[in-house]
Amino acid sequence: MLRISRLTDYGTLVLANLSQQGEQPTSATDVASATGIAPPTVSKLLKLLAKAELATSTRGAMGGYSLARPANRISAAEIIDALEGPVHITECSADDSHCDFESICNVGSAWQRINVAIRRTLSDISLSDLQRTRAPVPRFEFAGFPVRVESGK
Amino acid sequence: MLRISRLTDYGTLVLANLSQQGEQPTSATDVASATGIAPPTVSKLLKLLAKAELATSTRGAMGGYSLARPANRISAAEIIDALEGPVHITECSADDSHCDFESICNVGSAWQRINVAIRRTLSDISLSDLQRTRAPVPRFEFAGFPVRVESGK
DNA sequence: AACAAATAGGACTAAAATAGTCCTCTTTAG
DNA sequence: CTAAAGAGGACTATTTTAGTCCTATTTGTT
Repeated sequence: MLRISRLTDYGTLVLANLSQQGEQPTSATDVASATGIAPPTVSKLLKLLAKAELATSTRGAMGGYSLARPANRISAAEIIDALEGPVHITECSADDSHCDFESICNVGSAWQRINVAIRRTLSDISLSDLQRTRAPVPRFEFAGFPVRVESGK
Repeated sequence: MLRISRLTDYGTLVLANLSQQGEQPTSATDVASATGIAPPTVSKLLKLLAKAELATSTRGAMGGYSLARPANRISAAEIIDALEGPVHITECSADDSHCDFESICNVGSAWQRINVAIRRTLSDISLSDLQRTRAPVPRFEFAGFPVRVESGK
């Protein structure tokens, strides 16, 4: 369904919450009560986010989590990667995959290109953008054919 | 994982095959042997595609399926809708959903906007584009902020 | 040193979505 | 009349996703 999983949605909420807390570490429990997400789930999310280096953790009493970087330097793509693994829009865009009909299948690679394009866009959207309640609708644009590929960026 | 399901991938293959056959109806069995996809699966796909009016069916002996429209007038978004239902990037972008933390949740709507944007782009990509083996990478562009917000729609 | 508040890591269960198959009914060309 | 097709839906199995819990480790506080 081309959907973001619920955990990713929650994870974004969690990160947004950390972002509001500023520098000092916030415990998983506190994030849970602030967001209304079940504590064990928040804990799981924060572990994943910490492993992906989007959040830093401080162990021990008075410990907790905080953002590893300012919110405008955390991208939507990174959040998805952290919580769902790398984006594979179809099976056969996975590295090691292969099927017996590659000679026939002239379609597979198209979804892969779309995958790449979506992913690239998601890299340009930051956590701050996601937090901005009244941010405008982003404009994804399908440029068609005479496309310049990644000029400066 | 933001992925297209395998059935959608197969479905695209199936449509591409119909497109190659031209006007005359092709049976599900024939499509199955041409693509290498299991016959019952092809049959299921074609039923769904017919119901969504992307393919037309002819019943009875010598019947089969053919494209309802030229390949350049069938969009990637329509294919996904036909095979996976409407795109909901998160739970709460579904119409009837609601959660108890809407007051806190300032993030949900952002994923929804991204959803809308991706969807709009997918509407501009046609089956012909998907078939074009050497088509360039489409360019999804995040326009950032001074974006016009859904003027007409 | 002891204790309590935290995270780390992983095992485990439950629920839901996805994939795939099969059966019966209807339509239609020959 | 028969055989080749699609229509429709029931059903099963598999995989993913969500969510919980347990044990070990770290560290500030008294």
